[in-house]
Amino acid sequence: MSDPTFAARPTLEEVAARAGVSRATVSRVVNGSEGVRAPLAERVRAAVDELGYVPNQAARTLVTRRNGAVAVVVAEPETRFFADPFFAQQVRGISKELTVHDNQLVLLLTEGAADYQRVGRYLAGGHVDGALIFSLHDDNSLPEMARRAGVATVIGGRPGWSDAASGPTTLYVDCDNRGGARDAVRHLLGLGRRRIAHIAGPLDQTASIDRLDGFRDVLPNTDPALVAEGDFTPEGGALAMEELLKRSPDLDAVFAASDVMASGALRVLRRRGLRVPEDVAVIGFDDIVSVAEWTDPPLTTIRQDIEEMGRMMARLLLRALESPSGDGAAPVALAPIVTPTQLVVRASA
Amino acid sequence: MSDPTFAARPTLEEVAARAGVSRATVSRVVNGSEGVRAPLAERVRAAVDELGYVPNQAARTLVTRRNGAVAVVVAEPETRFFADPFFAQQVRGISKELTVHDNQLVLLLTEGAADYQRVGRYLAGGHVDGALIFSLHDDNSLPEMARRAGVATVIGGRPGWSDAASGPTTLYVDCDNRGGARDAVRHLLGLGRRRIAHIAGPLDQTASIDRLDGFRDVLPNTDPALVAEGDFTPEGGALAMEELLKRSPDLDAVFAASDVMASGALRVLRRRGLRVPEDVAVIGFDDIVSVAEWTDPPLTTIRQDIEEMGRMMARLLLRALESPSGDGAAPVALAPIVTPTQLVVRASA
DNA sequence: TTGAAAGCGCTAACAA
DNA sequence: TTGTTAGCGCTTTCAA
Repeated sequence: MSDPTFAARPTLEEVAARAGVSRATVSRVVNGSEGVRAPLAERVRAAVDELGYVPNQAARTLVTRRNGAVAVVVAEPETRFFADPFFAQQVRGISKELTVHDNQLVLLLTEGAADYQRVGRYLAGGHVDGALIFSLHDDNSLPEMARRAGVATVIGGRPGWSDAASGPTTLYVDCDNRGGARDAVRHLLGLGRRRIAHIAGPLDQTASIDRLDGFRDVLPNTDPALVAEGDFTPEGGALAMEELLKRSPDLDAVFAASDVMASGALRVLRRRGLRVPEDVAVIGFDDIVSVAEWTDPPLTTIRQDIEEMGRMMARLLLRALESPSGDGAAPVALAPIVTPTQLVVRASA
Repeated sequence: MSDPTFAARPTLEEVAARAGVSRATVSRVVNGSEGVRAPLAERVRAAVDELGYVPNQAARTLVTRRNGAVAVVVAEPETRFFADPFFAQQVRGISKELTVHDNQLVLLLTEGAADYQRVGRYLAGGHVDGALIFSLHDDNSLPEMARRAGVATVIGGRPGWSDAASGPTTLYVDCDNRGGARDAVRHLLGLGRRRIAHIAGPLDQTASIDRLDGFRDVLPNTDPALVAEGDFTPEGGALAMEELLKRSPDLDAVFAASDVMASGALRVLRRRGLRVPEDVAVIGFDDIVSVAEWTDPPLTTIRQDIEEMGRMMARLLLRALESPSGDGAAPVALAPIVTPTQLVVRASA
């Protein structure tokens, strides 16, 4: 072994020997527990520094049953996960919050239902203390696996299934999709628009459904020809826009269920020589800054604080981990979170 | 405990009891090792199924010293990491390859040098078997930490420092940035362009330097006014383009060091009423499909197989983990990998 | 306040 | 081929 790299890492035992104390004492100092006299503690700390001691996590986990790690499970083709800035921001928030609480983020990407087995085994293997699941479509098999594995879980976005009467509350974090959609449509109405179209997201996702519901709350009698389904990509937004223009050439406003789709719609409008917002007002959803501020014209949209939602997911999960997890004692604030949205007016509407 | 969730997970011991064999035998069956007679093995497997036994990873790690997990460390503000599709694709490739080999991906995001300590502790804590590091700027502190922690490492992109004479080879995966840049410039020359400008990436990154070097290989006497530095964002590309047009209004081609910057440049050109490619030919680098195919006009670019590079990083690391890691025996193919690039002609040049 | 000792669940010699 | 046994490095009673 010429490589110093492979010098065995020091153990508690060695630190104890060096400091002339017992393993137990070192453990106490390292874990910051009370009741070690200052000078002794000092000696231990010195030994730790000199040896460059770092606790072995596996050994610790074996006895504490805590990993200090949380899985982020994405039940979506990876393509989609990475293509969509929405996830990125959310993961960023999660990462930050976990870091603050000294937890690690284990990323579990699934390319389809075939990978669920693997995820299930992983969760059951006790690698992680909890899971944050993005299960976009109406499929609860992943959360169900987590439950069976005894892993606390928080879902990103309102799940499409309803809790069985018996089961515990499913924790999730979502924004007020429906309310936000209402605000969007009202804004367009306030601008005097009367032929308002909607580019919906894929209608097997609750976010899409809720936004469509919000749209209909305000415009209950909308001509069905004024609603087209996209897929949260720019291409999908463009296609939907073309469809809408074909069906209703007289439309004077569009509410797209995401900024990304709105950007696709804007391209189509420009290509057709339609002016935004003079001829057609356009409003998006999300306020993905890198998209909304860079479209031409910049996009009016409904803002949700995506990164903050990520933080909330992590925080909620961490809190669930702390909680007694018995029946009676179930304590404060272990409930789904729905965050408010906010209209951001730029140039497109 | 009303929640079935918290039923203690079965241990090897319990499986052994149920199958009427010893723990060792169960372990052998579970780990697929030879030399267990078929009927016995069958009985064990049955017990495993009935009990829903899943091995406890912490216990296993404690004795095998293997985690089956690899860290992906990103030494870049998270903003950048997520904003840039380049990373996304690379992580995707990594994730796929790790999955195939039953390894997990632990994502370690750092918001700045302040987080390095945390990463260092994590690596030293034996959580992971190896690390894939994206250390974009000319800073080797993260790889150095990994080395000290005894964690095998592969760098994403050619590192900016050179190996100390003594040290082991630093493993990395990169594409042939310099050669790709030469191809780009030659393509523009072949189109008859003579005033060719370059929008470089941040010049503290080797990828930027190498691409600039490639540009200069072909055009050694370029007017310095024809080179501007960007930052790999669309905004940076736009700014650089404006600067170039101010300094050299007669330029007839631009080679941008990334598709994302090229997209910013295209915006500026369009705004100025310059036609692409008639007035100014534009070529990018990367072939980020979601960008290059969606610009107006679609972008001619230099393709690198980013996802494949991610896979290669993972594969190289896994191979390094297998290898004896002593001195003499250092075996096959444990060397940096440089992948070829390829010109992709679309409409912009 | 400190130390001794018993495991956590598993793998891997070594014996049988 | 199977079982017995000794740890892996740590935390945590329990005694001193």
